[in-house]
Amino acid sequence: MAKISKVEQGLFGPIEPDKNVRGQTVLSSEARIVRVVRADGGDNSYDYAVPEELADDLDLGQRVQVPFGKGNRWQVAFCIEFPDSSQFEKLKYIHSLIDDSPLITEELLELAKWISQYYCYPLGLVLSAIVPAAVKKQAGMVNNQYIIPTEKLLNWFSGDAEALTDGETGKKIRISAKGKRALEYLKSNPSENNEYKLNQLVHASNCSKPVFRTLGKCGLLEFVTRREMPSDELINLQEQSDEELDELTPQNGNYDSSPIFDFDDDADVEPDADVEPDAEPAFQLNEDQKNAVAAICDKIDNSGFNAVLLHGVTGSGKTEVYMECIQKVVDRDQQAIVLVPEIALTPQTERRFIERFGNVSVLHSGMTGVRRHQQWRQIAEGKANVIVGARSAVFAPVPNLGLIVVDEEHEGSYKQDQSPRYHGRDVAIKRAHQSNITIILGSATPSLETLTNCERRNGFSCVTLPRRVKDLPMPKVQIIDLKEEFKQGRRDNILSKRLENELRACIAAGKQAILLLNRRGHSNLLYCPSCQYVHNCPNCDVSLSVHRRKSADQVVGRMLLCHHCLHTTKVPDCCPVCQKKLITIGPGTQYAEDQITDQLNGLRLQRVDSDSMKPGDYRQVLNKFGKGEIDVLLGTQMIAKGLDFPNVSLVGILNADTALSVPDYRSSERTYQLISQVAGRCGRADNTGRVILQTFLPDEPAIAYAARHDFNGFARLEKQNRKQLDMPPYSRMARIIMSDPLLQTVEAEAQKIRMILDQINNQLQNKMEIRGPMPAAIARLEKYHRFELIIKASGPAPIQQTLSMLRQGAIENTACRIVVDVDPINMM
DNA sequence: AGCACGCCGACT
DNA sequence: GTCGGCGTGCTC
Repeated sequence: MAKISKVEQGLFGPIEPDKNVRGQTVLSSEARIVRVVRADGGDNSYDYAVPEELADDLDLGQRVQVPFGKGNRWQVAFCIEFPDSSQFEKLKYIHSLIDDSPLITEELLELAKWISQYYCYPLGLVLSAIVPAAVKKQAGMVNNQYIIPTEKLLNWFSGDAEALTDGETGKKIRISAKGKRALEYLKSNPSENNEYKLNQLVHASNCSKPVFRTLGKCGLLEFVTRREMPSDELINLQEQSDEELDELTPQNGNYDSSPIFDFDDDADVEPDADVEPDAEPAFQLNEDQKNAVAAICDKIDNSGFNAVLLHGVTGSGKTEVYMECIQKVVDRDQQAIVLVPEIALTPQTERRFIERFGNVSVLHSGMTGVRRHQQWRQIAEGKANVIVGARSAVFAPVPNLGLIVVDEEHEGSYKQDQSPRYHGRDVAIKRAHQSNITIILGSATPSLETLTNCERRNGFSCVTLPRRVKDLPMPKVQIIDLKEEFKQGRRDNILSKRLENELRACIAAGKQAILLLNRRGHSNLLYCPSCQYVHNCPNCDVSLSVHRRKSADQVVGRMLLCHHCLHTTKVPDCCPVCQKKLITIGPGTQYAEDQITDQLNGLRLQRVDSDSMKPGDYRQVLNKFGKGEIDVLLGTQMIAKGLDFPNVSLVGILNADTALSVPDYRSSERTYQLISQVAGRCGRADNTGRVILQTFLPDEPAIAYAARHDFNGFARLEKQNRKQLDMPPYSRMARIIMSDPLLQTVEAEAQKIRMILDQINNQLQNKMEIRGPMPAAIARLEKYHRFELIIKASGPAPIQQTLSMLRQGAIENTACRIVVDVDPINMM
């Protein structure tokens, strides 16, 4: 194509700007203007002219294709604004719209702008991240052909014999025998909207496609093609056939929304029975719950932004409270979004919402692209009352949001660990704020951030559920000091004498148990007691974990595995330095599994961790556990959340200290949360619940308070600590992580960034504390050396300012990888 | 990705 | 002077 950079002179004056010529420009003063950001990043926005014929269909949040750069190559961009004027004299035209309706509502666009600002990440990339990939790809959309009988044909149907003449030549249209049969069929099967889906028609009329094509050429039928989402049934059929093909995972097909469990009185009902929402028996709320519902509904009625912390101990029935409140907004034809941590999104949770509300859209990680896309469209059309999902469900494009619920508000997994590094809870709070609605933050162990927000931020309040439902007591927690066990010669036992006895008694009584060991693999590291040698990863600055060899042929053996880069090697026979015998330190779930099944004969134990479970397997294991086919679940924190099995009467925490050794100012808080969570899994139906907590540090506050179920006591102490150390929530923090294969490069670049930060800090009256560059907690990861800088300030504003200045000035042209993490959760 | 612009050295 | 090499930065 000829490139035209200026308006060309024609024979009879200037040639009209042709919008169809790629890269043609127009004066901005004479054009309708749209501001866009590139979908593949960049901090700038660009102004383009909108061709007249696209003006009506173009909306904010729409994706468009634009000519970009000197070469006018195609770029995908999002429309973010319709400015009245542009600082640029000449503008290029937008080429076309990519989606027929915007992928992002105006509300979500505003939210994206905030995320871009707050988390220091280009708007175009934020928008790209908000829209699921399957939606952008239009996964599963098919081209459907329709035929529409023309006026002429309809006239003929109604008896006008003259209708079948060619308009131009006046000759009678000749129709083949097959064509007549097809017309006969159409005549005797009139359709409501005067259109037929071609494949259906071919099937029903027993006439082939070419027959209809010919009739189309005669002007009797009109053909239209539409890009559409197939019906639910078709998608189900498709997924079923996919599963049959997928021989490796024949069992994990429970991706539909059918409940797989039934724990009600009539537990014999077939698990896969009907999903239709039954007439749900009204929940019997207790006084506490009623009060909580009343208080929250009062906020909902007030309209306007309200954040309510629902602080309820484990087993206090928070979900019922959520549901009552959701009911209220659903009754007003509004939608509610419920965020849950990914691992807590069990079929049980799913089922409760589906039974209560019917039109529930559950977004879980195992969903196929097609399903995800379909759900997303249905949500956008307002067809789902309630959306339940993990972190990213906060971006559900509902038309009329009435309430957001963030369950387990304190959960660290709400923070995305890839860019944009947003916090699902905080984005949810922002969204509620923008939409002027109520948000419920539920937890048994609220984050210190939320607690302090309730103390000092406008619009925040707290409602408590201090008791368990049916007035059940909190399970009794017994602390076992592992130092004592060691003295008594049980050094190599993963179970203390006490826990072993309790476990035997529990199983003998026909009850079930949950054992938590928050460490994957066989053991943490391989160590030479003689020369202190530790086996480290060649790519990362961490020790290698010992794992059971994952082999199909069941050969018993071990390997060394890096949990970060997945590097594997053989376990050496002896120390490579001094040739002495090596020992393993820090037992993990695999070790525990071996030892416990050895010790307790015939015990039906299931290990649950990310090594033993594929996504679909977990659901099946929980199903079996619910049916009583498994006695003991032994696992990592996967099993600590959300499980509600009435027959569990014993919880064993094999090593409560694992999280405490992490060099992170939040490790104490995390330890309390984990203990409290898993302890809450037992004694949910009667008062037989018992928790055995094994630790080397029985006096550690997080452990001692957790054993007494004294959250307020722990929170008070931890708040004091944070205040003294000037750490969040009493300050705001951002982390800048820089990495490069070459140590010198990172060090030098990090020093440069430090200097720029110091300059910025100077301009901002030294409101910030800047630390580093220093080697990160994991100083080398996947062959990249890592350095970090930390910015701290009393509030978010200076950090915001600094980061945006840094981004403009330096981040883009830094010679090494650079990642900014605002409000970091994981300090590794 | 590709193109302009600018700085510097070699050569008419 | 002026031609061209390549490094740098911008794309409305």
